[in-house]
Amino acid sequence: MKGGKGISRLGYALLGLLQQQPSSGYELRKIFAATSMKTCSDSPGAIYPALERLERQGLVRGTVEDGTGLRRRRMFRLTPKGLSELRAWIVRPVTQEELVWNQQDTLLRFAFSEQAAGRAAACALLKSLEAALKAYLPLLREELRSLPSTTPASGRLAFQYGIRGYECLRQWAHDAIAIYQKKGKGVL
Amino acid sequence: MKGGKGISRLGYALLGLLQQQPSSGYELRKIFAATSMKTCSDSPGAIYPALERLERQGLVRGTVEDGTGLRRRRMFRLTPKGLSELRAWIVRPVTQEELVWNQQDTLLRFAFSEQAAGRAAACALLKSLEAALKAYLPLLREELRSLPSTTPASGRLAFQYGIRGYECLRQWAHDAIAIYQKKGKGVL
DNA sequence: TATGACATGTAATCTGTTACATGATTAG
DNA sequence: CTAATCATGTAACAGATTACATGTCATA
Repeated sequence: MKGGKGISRLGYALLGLLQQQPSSGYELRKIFAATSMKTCSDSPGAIYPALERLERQGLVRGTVEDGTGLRRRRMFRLTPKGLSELRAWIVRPVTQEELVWNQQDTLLRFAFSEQAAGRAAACALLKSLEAALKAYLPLLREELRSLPSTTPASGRLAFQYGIRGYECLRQWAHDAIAIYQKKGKGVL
Repeated sequence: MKGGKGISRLGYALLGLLQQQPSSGYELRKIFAATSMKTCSDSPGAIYPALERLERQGLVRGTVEDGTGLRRRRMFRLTPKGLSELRAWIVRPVTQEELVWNQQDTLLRFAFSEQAAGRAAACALLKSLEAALKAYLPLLREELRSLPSTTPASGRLAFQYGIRGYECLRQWAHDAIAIYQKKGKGVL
């Protein structure tokens, strides 16, 4: 029971992919295996049980499909409840907690945001991310300053990278917002 | 059995902290709780069992200490075997696998590298990281180019952030190497 | 007929999360 | 006396990893 209602990152990733198109467990595995930006594992021992959990929760529905002649395969589809669960996850504001522990979730949410919840939601998520970073970065800088003087150089440098990474994320969010706003004007 | 020999990230973090100074479980928890750059949880349900595992493996030794009058507390110390295990972990070359799945480990290894394995090891680790990134980044850029045209803008942007993050890491590694080499000359 | 891709699953094990339990000491 | 802090632990559960098991179909 990590995210809000007992759905793991993998669970949400599956919901997101199924929102894009109905797929079999095998196809979903292939997607995770093929992409370099891996946030989740492609192991059957993770995916099939995760799909079962989602089905028990009524978020996806699997229908057996055995006309093709191959071994029977189950195509999974998002249910309306699954879609609203996915949307609720996407539109959650970005918290400092998430920045520290689950940054990957934020990016995954954003990746699905446009298709599953629309451009406005995508843009709102970016703004929420930017705001969270704006509040968090000063705290990190302060913590760097007050690091004990005994801290070895490598420890200090590692901390500095942490800060740089968040700055990079902030810059990206800023650029992405600009893109959305420009595009928004053009398209509307 | 994730890292080489059945030690989790938390396990290595504990070894690294104990190398800096012998501590009780409670003190270790406080360190995890206080630092904003959290890579590990500070929950007792994670730390005490992890310390027990390390003790069973002969990597740390806990000695009860109850002169202070408070409830007895166990001070943990790194054993020679623990130190060599820590060093072996630190000097492992950075692989593409690690870049994708366990970036945090790389940074954690580096944070401990100087105290536990010396400046030369710290510098070698940075160079290994730089080399891994140099090989990996072109693959990511290629993958971005060949993303299906149906990919929504938010998916594309999320992927771009992934690349930016690695570029940032590379820049940081580059700068850090420069610092080590300058300092090396001054101190030697 | 043997291999490899397709396709789904299970079991053992490990680790972490959450929540609770215990108990001593100090400050108010 | 009560609350907070110090300090250690346990038990239930969730989720992932690894390795294995099963079975179909195409092709070489």
